[in-house]
Amino acid sequence: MKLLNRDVDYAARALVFMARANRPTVPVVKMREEVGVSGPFLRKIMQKLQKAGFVHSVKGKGGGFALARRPENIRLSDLIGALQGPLKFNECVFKQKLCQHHDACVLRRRIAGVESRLAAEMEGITIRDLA
Amino acid sequence: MKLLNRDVDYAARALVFMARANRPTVPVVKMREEVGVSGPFLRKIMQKLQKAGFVHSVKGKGGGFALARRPENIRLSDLIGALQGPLKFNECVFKQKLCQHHDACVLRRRIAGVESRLAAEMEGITIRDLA
DNA sequence: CAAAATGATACTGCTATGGTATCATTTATT
DNA sequence: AATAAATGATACCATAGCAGTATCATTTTG
Repeated sequence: MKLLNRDVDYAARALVFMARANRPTVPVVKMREEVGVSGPFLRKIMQKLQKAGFVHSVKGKGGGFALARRPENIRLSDLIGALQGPLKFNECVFKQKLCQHHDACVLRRRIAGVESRLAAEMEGITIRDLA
Repeated sequence: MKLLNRDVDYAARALVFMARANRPTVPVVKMREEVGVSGPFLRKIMQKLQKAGFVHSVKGKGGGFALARRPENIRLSDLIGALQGPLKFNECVFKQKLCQHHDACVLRRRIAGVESRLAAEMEGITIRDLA
């Protein structure tokens, strides 16, 4: 069980890089080496970030990407939501007949609690914290 | 990101069933309906549980499976470890050059903290809690 | 010997992940 | 106007893990 997939991982690196770079825009070629990923793959991730509103893009020579929000307003939970999908709550373990003998779905409630606390932790980490 | 996979899910159901059943052994055919899974698949899971020491098995007619530990000594984290693999800590996001400009790998530490707290939550849930 | 049970293992289908490749479009520079 | 530098949009692919089925061997009871 990985908490972060590659997209989120690389996106975090790139956003930190952009947060540090004091430039209006940063092109992918300037980031890909330090981020440690191929240009085309990073571009695909950046395009997702653009569509999700984390960055805006400038096409053409001299263009690139720039943060569309301040680093402290980009939370890890946001990146996960945009690039990795929502936390999927496990289906009830006790959907079956077992439930008839039991007041509530204990495991479901326990796991739901765990997941909400996990989500809260992810919300507490921002790009600013990492930069 | 699912916290529990199917194996863990079904295993939890089966172990709860066994904890409630006051019998020396429980055969798969007696469990599969309430667990909500096919016999062969549940058998495969039970075999894993047997190898991992959660249950012991009795072959032959009248046989089946029995808990090898008390329910309060079977933790969700144990099941995850046996059926789903260990929590894989994400590789350092800042393995690359970025680290040269930074004292420590902040994201790595943050995620490691999150994961250890997650593991602790899983350790706090036992079959007894669910039964 | 037959029936009931697990042990072991091989196989399959699907989906998500982690990419690569290609072509189109926009913009700055000369 | 031509060229180079950049993103936009898509299509494609390879691998691994997940979920599940199928089969045969072995053990035990009656």
